Amino acid sequence: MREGNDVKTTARANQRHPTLVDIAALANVAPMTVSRVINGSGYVSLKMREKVQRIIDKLEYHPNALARGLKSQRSHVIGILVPDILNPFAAELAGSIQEAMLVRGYTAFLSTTEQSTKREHAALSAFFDHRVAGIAVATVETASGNEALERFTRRGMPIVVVGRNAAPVGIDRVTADHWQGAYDAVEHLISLGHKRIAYIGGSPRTAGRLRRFHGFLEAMHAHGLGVPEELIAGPNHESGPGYSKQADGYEAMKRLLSLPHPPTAIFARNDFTALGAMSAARDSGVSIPGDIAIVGFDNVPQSAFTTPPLTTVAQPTAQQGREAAAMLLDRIEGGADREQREICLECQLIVRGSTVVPAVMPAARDRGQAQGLPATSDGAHA
Amino acid sequence: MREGNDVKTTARANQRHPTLVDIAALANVAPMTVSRVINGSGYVSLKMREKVQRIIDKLEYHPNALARGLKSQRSHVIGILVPDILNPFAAELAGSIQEAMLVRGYTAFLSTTEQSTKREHAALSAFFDHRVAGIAVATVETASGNEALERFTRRGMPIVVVGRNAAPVGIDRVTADHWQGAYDAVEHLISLGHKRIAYIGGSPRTAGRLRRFHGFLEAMHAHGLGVPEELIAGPNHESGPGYSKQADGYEAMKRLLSLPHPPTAIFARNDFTALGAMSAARDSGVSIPGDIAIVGFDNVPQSAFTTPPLTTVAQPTAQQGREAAAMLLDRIEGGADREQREICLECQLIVRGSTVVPAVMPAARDRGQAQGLPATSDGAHA
DNA sequence: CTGTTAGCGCATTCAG
DNA sequence: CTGAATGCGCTAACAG
Repeated sequence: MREGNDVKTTARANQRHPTLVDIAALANVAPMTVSRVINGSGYVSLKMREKVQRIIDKLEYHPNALARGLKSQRSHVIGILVPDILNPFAAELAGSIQEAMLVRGYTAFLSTTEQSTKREHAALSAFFDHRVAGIAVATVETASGNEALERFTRRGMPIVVVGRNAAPVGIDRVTADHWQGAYDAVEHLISLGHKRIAYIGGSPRTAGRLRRFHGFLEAMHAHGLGVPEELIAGPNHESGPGYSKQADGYEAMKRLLSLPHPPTAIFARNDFTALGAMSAARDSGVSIPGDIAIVGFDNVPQSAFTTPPLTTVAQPTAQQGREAAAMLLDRIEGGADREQREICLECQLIVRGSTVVPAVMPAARDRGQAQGLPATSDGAHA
Repeated sequence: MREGNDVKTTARANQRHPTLVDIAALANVAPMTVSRVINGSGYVSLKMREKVQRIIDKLEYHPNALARGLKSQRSHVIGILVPDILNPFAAELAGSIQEAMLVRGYTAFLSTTEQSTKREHAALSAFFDHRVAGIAVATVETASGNEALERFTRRGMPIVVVGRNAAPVGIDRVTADHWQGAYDAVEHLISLGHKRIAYIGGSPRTAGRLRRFHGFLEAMHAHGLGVPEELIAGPNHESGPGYSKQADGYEAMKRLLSLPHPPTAIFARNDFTALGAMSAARDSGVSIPGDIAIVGFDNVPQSAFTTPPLTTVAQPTAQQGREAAAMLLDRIEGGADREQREICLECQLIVRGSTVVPAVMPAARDRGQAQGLPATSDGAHA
């Protein structure tokens, strides 16, 4: 009888994936013992443990996570949903969440929406269907997205949203104070004597959705400065839910510079928009910061390497990721129905050469880590 | 008896995830019928189908992918492994693979190695343990990585590697001809009269691993030009397996410019390195392309927006993704043990202002789609 | 310390 | 066209 088993299971194992039962048969133990060895749970004698482990190694046995998850009703995978993988904020955020979860024994699977609500729905459903332990969502708010998030939350799925103005009911949220960051940036420009400051990255109609735009507006008002509509420049309808790119910044800047009474400073919605604006300025023979000052937002790696380096607002991206991971873990491992939690971190203005001419040697000094270069890689595949 | 069932299952459904059995009980049909409705397989009368579907919708039933996969021994998820989410090549590649798989009914989960072999191993194992239908790998070659790939391949896991010089035995591969791209770029520089051309992005010791470096070298030799060691500039030991960033390009360029007999042209290992080199040149008061010409590699979005715009080599990233997806699908849906397949696509030189001064109006003209701007987004989160 | 029993949620197979 | 039985691979809960 033992013979029969051995022969049969050995044959099977050679064909495809060996199972826990195969291991057990080869080791002449019960499947449960093998399970204990794998999970390091319960008591197994050292001798037996080694014997089993040897067979596991030899067969290159990989536990079937599907079966495990089905039986145990939990998984050690979390899902991360980001809008766009090319987005440095999303990239760094995902990296830090992944990092934080990894040390707690969780794997992270990433999915992107590519600015499509249909894909967003598909991605969230895929996570849910696979019964991930939790989901971190860094996409821009949409009605259908929120609906799905609330539905999953009702089903007990731990979820945290990052970078949003508001979270659906019952969902944890972590964000940074873009309003304050924008306010600081604009005050910086005003302190330099600028009065006519333009916003690039949205139309008067669309810009209002961003807190950083409100920070811009309110800083202007607080100093008695107005913002005529002609100084709000950018694409009228957004490409997908919430983006602005270099080309948008380029176009917007060109338009602003052709104004009878152009602005003396620019507050750009993000660094890419700002970079596009810088290109446009140089192509038009307008000097930075001499003729026009520019401030960006996000502190992307290349912002430190433009000429001149770009003044920008840095948000604590990695920290947001860590906080999000902590909230998620907290819900996963216990507090499924604790109160909703929210956290808002501070942004920091990073002054570089696009607003002020440094006293001496702009170059080297502005590129140090201390000056706020993001910690993540900006390398390219090679 | 029917009563009892209804009550019991309804209660369960309200608590957590409703199951197929719950639906069946509510619809007074066999579980199998519900399964048929969900999968659209087999014959179910229209009336019954509608009745069941109504209950599915009402309970917001989501089939458990774990159970499905366990039973059916296959999954509709593929894994994509990339080195670094901030890497534009990886980002665009992942997007196009995802896109191609989506229309064929597969979901893609992404994982990153963050330049750690340990993480690479963990990510691959996670994919394997979850019995994904296939894996696309775009990481740089490592011994331990290859070992894992071969092991999984032996187990029947469909795998395709992208962007590598060579694939482990039995594994499909898609890549672009970096050698030719580099060769073309260098010939372009030589045709402009340059003879003293430097390579930035690696040391004499490390550069040899890249095909683009060999393309550089051989183009030089083919034209009777030598490459002294002092003209190969870059970090000596790489940060992680295979990267080079703006800071590296900056440092390397500074060093080259301080040479007694500096080069008149630069071939940079990738665009980020090239951008760093451009910054260094400008900080040193060296004009581009007047004093020194620069060529990059990869055609990242911002390369079109530098001043001057960067001449670079574009690889057909999206197409590589589509080819990779096609190979993967082919193996998944049938040819598990067909012959190993390899495909190599062509690169294309994109000439911009960092090597030649355009005849008229550099700006607008160099930014059109026709000039090779990548199709993917370069937007930033906002 | 080890083994036995039972079943997670679903789809394949075979009967009606 | 519909249903019943069976088991995917694993582990919780109990025995020994």
